[in-house]
Amino acid sequence: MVRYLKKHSGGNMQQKIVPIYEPVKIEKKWQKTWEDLNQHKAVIDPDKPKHYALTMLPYPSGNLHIGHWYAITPSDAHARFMRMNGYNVMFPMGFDAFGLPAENAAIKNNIHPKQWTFQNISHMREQLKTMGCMFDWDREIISSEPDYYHWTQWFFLKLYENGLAYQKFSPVDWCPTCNTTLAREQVWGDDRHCERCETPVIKKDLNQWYFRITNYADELRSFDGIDWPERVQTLQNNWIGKSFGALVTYKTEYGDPLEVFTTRPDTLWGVTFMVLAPEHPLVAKLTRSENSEAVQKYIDQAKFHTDIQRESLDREKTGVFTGSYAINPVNEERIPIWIADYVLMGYGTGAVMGVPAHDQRDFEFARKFGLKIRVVIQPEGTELLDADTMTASVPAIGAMVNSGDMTGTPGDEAIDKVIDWLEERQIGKRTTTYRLRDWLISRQRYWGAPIPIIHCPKCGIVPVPESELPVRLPDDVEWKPTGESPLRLHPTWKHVNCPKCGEPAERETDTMDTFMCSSWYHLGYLSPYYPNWPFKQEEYDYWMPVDIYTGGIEHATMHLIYTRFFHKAFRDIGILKGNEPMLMLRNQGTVLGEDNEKMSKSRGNVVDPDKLVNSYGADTVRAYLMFFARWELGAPWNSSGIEGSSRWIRRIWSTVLEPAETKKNIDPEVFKVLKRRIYQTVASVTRDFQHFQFNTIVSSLMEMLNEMIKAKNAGAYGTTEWNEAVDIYLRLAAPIIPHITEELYALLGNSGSIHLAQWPEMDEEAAKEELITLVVQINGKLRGRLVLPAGSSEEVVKEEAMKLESVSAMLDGKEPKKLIVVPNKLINIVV
RNA sequence: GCCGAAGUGGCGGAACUGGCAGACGCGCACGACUCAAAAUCGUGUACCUUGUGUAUGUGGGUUCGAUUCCCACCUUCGGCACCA
Repeated sequence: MVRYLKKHSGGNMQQKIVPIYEPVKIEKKWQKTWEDLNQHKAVIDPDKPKHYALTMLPYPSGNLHIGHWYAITPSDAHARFMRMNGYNVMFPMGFDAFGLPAENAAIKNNIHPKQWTFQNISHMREQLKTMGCMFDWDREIISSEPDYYHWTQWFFLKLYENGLAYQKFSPVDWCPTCNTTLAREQVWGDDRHCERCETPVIKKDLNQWYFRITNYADELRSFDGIDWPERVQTLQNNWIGKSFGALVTYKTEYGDPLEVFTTRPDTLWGVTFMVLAPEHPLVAKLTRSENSEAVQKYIDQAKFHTDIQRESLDREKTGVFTGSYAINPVNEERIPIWIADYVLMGYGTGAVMGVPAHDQRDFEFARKFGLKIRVVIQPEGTELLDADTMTASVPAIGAMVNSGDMTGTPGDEAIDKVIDWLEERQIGKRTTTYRLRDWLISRQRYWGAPIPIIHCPKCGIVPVPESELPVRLPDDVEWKPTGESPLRLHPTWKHVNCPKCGEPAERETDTMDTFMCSSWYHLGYLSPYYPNWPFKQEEYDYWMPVDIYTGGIEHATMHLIYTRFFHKAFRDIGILKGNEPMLMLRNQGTVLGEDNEKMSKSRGNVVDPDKLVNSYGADTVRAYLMFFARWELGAPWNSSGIEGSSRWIRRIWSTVLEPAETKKNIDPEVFKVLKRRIYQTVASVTRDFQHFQFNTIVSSLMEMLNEMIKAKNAGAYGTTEWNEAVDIYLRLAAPIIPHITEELYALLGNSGSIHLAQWPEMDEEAAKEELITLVVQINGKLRGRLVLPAGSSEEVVKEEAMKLESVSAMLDGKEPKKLIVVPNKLINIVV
């Protein structure tokens, strides 16, 4: 029911009644209508170009916050824009529903994680609906549904079959609060804390499952054919960390050959010692009996060190001599082998050649333990280096000295030449090393997809047969204060018979990292819970790849790298096509609290979207979020700023609906300007949508409304020209503010939804300005303006400019040196 | 230390390919309406020493002309870091 409150009388017109703008009512009505009409259902249509718009799915934490709105509603506006431009658009939504907070809630509030999760989902689904987005709810997926994690487990088995999943016993990062291991990507900051709870991690020796993401290190560095922000590319490339260099083999006196990786083979003649990581497998063999006590003590200490985390950043170098020696293959020199914890087992070969003159870490180590220093590089323009007096290493590239046959090789070719030299003699080879480690996916938690593996005392690791998937989580579990996984403690769940030999065996009790679930959810939307395969092939062939993916940049080195790895691996396994899952990526920034700080309950600076929607309506919240900052940067919230968007929307309402007197003899210029401005707006709004510049879309629409009000005041209301402008205006605004535009579209007598209408076509002719204001500069400074017909020739511009009083006064009889004319823009007179 | 992003009025921001710096909005001031207030509408709003004036973090450079291109530096934010 519409309440008619405002009465209007314009001049001699009859009294008219105008409905009042009640956003909440209108929005509810249209959301229901769209749902009833199935307007957002995405169905394969071979006659239309497809557009798969994807936004990162939320974790069902319990409540939607303003950040969700900021991420999702502009993505929706863009999807709507694409639909009006003739694309068959799919814009799905779902829930990343496994994960630790559900378990923490279980422990704290004695509620089952499943119940907690599904309660939150039903609440958040309703909150999401208030956004008025074009979600196709028929495609919703929830990653904790057995029919979903069935396929998460199936993907695991495929990786295992293809040698891309393996189990390894080694020291791993353990979060003592979350009681689970973490992937390297989830350990952040100087103090190496848990990404989720910020507790510093400790090291534990555990048998864990890994995915061979390192097989794809090189390919992941390439972003060919996809349009992803430079920023994300840089973050991923830093994370992967490619280094070029050489692998050099040293002989040892009492053991096996020792391989080292170096990016500076040109310094090989400056090697005066060798350092191994404490965990290096050759340590035991190389340690001489008279040194073994000291070495053992050092190793124990090193372990203790990592456990209490590495304290300070300027750690003093520590180390111990093994008693044995290696032979430098380039000059047959005998060099001592040391052990030190500044060498990491996880990178390169876990052994490093010490070049104190040209590496700062080696320099500090050599000075501390009185090891030899030898200069072998002399960079151009620096003083002659002297090993005895130098106070720091000189890592710069430079000509080689004291290097046998290679002495004199210039710096710019030294590395390459030395590697050739090593390869000829078969003592080393060209190599690339990556910082990226394999992805640790085991979690010692209950609320995740169980790893579908059975450990048999006879057969070893046996994968669960595909026909037995999904391996379901048991519901009857309890949490012990020890923090141990309830799966491990469950009395019966883990006991099964080996699928191979039939003898009693045990299930793997670890579950998978939730990033495994989100690595393929874009495929889950194609055909939710389809029982025969992870997706229906025809859906895949039509919709994939994702055309536009939007979400936060915080996932740059986690989800966004995992999902690319996942796609490439399954391309090679033969399940997916193409090299990349998502063609275009755009990241939104962060909405901060009004105090310019990160929003948090403890700070009390949290903005509640539900409250805003209730008082302003979803359209205003959407418009303000798109207007108030550059989307990719974000900004602090400003609660008085939203008033501006609210005013704009209410003014659209009154400008369109409140009648005004139509003048008989309107200046035809009014219509010309109105038409020109509306088509200029078509141009700028279209362009800005293509570039994800939502803030300028809204500001051009605000400007256009101001123009329309001018035309209305000049008497244009109700004319054909006016109605045309209103029609175009509503269609331009529809993706941003879908409810009010739909309501006005209907009130103006249109049938059908504005969102299924065509995007306004551009009329270049109408948009052209007839008169142009040219800027007249003298020596680059503004000195006057000229109004001339568009396209005036250079001669005319020059002539007219010279006639200007301000110009002649400035010239004072002098002849201009030069005249620069930029057509339709300016003339610069150089004196 | 390395890599990246950003620095423009009181505030958020705009300026498309090197061409009128400050669009649009907030805030503020004044006015209209009102008994009054709110809402709404209208006008104004970079700065100063008021002029051939200054101004886009600072200092240089290229150019007829620079927020935009180049060099050096400063600040803030983010990532990486004993990675050989």
